[in-house]
Amino acid sequence: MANIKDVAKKAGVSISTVSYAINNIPKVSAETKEKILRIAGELNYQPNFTAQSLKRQKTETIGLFTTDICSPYYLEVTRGIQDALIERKYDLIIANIYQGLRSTAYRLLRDRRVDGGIILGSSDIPYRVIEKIAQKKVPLVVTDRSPDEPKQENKFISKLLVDNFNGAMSVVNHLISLGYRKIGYLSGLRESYDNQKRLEGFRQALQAKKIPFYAKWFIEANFTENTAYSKTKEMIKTGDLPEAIFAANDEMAIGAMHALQNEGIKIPEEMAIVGFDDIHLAKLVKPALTTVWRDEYKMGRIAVDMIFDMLNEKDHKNVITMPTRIMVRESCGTKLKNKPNIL
Amino acid sequence: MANIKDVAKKAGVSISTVSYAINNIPKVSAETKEKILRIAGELNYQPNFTAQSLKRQKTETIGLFTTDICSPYYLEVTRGIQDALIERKYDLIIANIYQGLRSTAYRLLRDRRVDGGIILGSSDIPYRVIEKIAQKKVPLVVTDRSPDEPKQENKFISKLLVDNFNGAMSVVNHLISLGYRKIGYLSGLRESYDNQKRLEGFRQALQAKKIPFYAKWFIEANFTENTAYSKTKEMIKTGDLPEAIFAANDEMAIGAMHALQNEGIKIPEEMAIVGFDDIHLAKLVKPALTTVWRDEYKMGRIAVDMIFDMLNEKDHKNVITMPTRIMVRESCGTKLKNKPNIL
DNA sequence: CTGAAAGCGCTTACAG
DNA sequence: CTGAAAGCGCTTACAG
Repeated sequence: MANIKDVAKKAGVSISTVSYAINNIPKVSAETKEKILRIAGELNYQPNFTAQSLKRQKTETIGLFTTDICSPYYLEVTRGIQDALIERKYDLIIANIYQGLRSTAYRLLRDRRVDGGIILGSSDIPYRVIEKIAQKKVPLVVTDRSPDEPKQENKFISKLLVDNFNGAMSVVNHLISLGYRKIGYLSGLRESYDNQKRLEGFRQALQAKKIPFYAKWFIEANFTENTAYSKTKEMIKTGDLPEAIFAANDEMAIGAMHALQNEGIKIPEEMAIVGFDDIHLAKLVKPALTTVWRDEYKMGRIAVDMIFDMLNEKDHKNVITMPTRIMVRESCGTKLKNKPNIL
Repeated sequence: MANIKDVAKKAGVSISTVSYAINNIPKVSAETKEKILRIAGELNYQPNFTAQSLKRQKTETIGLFTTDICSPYYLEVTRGIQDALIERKYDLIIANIYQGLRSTAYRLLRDRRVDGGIILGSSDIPYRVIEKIAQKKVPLVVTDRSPDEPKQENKFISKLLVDNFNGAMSVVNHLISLGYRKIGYLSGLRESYDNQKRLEGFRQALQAKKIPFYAKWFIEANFTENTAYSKTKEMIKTGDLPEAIFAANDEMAIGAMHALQNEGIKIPEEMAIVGFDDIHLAKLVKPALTTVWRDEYKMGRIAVDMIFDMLNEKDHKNVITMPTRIMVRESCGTKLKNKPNIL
């Protein structure tokens, strides 16, 4: 591998001059530059990135971190991030942040191998870990975090949230308007801010209509399809079922749907289901899932803007909340000719 | 940010000694070491990774590269890679290889920011790009590439293939055994090795049974759901349909299913569909998709083994081909009480 | 057991 | 316009 010295030697100049030529710094005469560039080409020379970033103290790459890089979540967010980064000629790398301080993400951030990080679904990462990273002045955008944590704001942490409360309200209200009264809640991770707010929206919608909240149909799960599947199976075994279920995310809604369908329970005829997130799968499953949408692609772009605002130490919003919209499809029973059995 | 000098100064030793202590090199007395470690802790010192890798000439991270990081493909491959890498205490980062020499992946590889790369679905990357990378002695594992390219093997390129031919044969034979005779082929990217071999298997299966290959039902697409959807719509408009379709991958099979179902054509009653890959979605769609499975998780682990074999310059297999298995579900009509309409 | 020094491959302020 | 030199933050062969 040719390095800057090889080029300098062959061109008969100093390494400084090579560096200036390569980096287009207008100090070098046209002919010298041309010669250097030609020789660099011949030698297939590429500046060593590691050495450059050691010197420049930046990498021009942004990290996208999730707890499970294999999860089908947030595809559109990723796409938005990617497009925004390409425009700025920055690189995007994705890594795992599972297990906090032992994760690749943490090492990438700690070692400044990225100039900034976007952490999707950070609920299982203690805030002190987030802060420890931000200490290094590597800007971070996090989702699924309370906007009130911590008390004093940190210049290197921005929060990108979703209007969980109103999203949940709207979809549960829709269920109520269809006539459902016995509604279960399929819960995500207890520590998740998103989950907490969705639960609040759920309870608020019930309360406003004086509909009881049934603790027996509060099913505790963790946002995954598998756990939702088995927890729903357990519920089915009790023989005591609600008329509808609001799942705190689509993956769980789909897990529950399969559990019910496996047991011969028809959706939406015998049980309505709604979710949250509007993942790609939501429109593909049968029946298509009624859920809550937000503009993920835009979220991705906003996340990148937030990173660069912090990088440039511009004044900026520290917290942005995305609005939501209900997507009515089939799983809620809205399109049934004979309205839900409970009517 | 504390660096090695800060620690050395505060501990009253040289930076060499700090380095030895931190890296557990048994040259330092127990008490000196303890003191250094304590002070490093107090100062929250972390060795600078960039500097380390500049010196050590390795990064202990492996890159996983795909054309579309937002694609739901290969989730299990990713999981296999990740698990294998965790065992070896290596980091995994994912990046885009879209647009060859302009991609993040290429820069990561060129700059040796990763010690090795796994390229999934490399069919649209010219071989010279692959070789250019391999020149740098960064080992590469590629999929979806002809084993015969190039003539002489490269010590830093290994190929991980799938037995496309037999996989396609088996699923098309299954269609034939159910009585279908007019079978269409929904094609992936023409340049894709996987696609070529699947097409060969398809043709071979027909030929063996003296069943004609209908050029009019050869639908050219590109492995994506969207294109398959619109191409299938076009075919439907002609009013001249086959009895069954073999899609070169599951995403396209699903795209075609939706196009057909949207037009009121029942699957499998009026048209059978089979795919290839057995992605997660395949069992979730209705009807569940009959397809061809291979052990993706194992592929991921094998890919990592191949990387390390090259890294350690061990003797090893240059090409590994994964066996396949047919997964019979519902979309092929095998479970119909009244067998397909053509019988 | 400890340290001074070279070097990894660059960038850049400074001098000429 | 060009170059010598310092320095980014480490590791490691060598000397003591």
